[in-house]
Amino acid sequence: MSKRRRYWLMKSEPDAFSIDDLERVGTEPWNGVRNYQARNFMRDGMKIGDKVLFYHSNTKVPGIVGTATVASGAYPDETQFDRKSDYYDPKASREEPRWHLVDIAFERKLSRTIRLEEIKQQAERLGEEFALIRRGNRLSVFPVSADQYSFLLSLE
DNA sequence: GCCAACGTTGGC
DNA sequence: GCCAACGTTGGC
Repeated sequence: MSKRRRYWLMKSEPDAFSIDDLERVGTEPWNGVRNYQARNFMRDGMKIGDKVLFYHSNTKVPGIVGTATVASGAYPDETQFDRKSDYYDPKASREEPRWHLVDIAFERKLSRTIRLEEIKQQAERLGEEFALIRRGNRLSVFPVSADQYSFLLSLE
């Protein structure tokens, strides 16, 4: 198992939870992910200290707005057990939780938004398979390479 | 608000 | 196991 730090991109709708919200609270359990691929990345791939690009989706100017770090190992998402939560999952139980998450800690806000529009223009540099610009891009958590991470931040 | 893309569900 | 129906994501 490599101890090398990994890099990720995580999307959030700013109306629900923005980079400013993360700055205010400092650390946040990344709850509500209900996609198996995204869950697997959190549960199986993330390690404390990994770096995260924080992306605002479903908003006027979608793009990367800040950075964060992984602040915990994976553990069950409490909201799956809460009947009153939007994220309640009747098929999950304490004995067999379905959904796991990690805590995400604020690192910094970017001086400006690196807009999806500009990121698309860098398709050749990033690689056509880069998940953010691939057709039908819907995954909310996915890995980026160290090179993609530093390149994207260099656009700031 | 629209709608394409795509993941999930459930009948068969 | 197939696949139509349905729900959600997310850019525009």
